[in-house]
Amino acid sequence: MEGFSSKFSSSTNSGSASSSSATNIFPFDGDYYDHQHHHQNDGQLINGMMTTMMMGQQERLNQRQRLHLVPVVRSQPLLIDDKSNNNNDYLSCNYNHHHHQNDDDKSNDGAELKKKKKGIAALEKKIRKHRYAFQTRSQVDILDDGYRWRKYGQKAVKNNKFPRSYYRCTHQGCNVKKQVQRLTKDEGVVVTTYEGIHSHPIEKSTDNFEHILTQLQIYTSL
DNA sequence: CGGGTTTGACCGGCGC
DNA sequence: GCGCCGGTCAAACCCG
Ligand SMILES: [Zn+2]
Repeated sequence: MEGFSSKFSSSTNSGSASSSSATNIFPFDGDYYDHQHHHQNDGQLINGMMTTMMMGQQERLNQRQRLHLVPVVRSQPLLIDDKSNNNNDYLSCNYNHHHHQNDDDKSNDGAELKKKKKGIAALEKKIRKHRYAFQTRSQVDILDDGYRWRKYGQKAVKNNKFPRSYYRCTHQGCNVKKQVQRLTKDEGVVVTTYEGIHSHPIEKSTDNFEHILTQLQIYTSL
């Protein structure tokens, strides 16, 4: 996966024409995240997630340049670092296996099951993965990143005008989550935060450039 | 019926 | 403890 970071940074030059932060081109433009300073597992994590959106990125850049379209995306993807960095070693652990409850599990009252679930949740919390956020200027909240998501919650967050939505990847056994919320400060911007690594390939192609464009606010000038 | 969303309840962590 | 807050569950609901 070493091709990833280089490929990614290679798109830097095409973008940063101006220093104005508001006119960064497309997500993932410019510096992203220094892989060197992080655990290798983190790199994989990123790749696992980012390939979803990075597929055909260069292609799209070229295409955009041809079209002279400039999607306005304020996007310095943020690494939301967890305080417990020393747990990185566990990131590669595979917790995606199904928790098949054995048939011999006769203590089958809901309480037991719930307890079990709690334990697992606690465990997974302990080894919480890094999260990565992207800011995208867009009218629609749900940006198609090629994976299928099921919404499992929505919450009003303090000091925020807009609610935050919680999604989980619907693929069986895949535990990736994401949160989506619109900024109070600039309600044209949607922040998407990913957590975890997909245990499966992407479900559908993301190289539909037209479709991506429809989700973004764009300038047709220049 | 099989998948998704909605939405209030619930829960654990944290600061006081 | 207690109350707040963010995150999750799950029953109800919706829809092709
Ligand atoms: Zn997934």
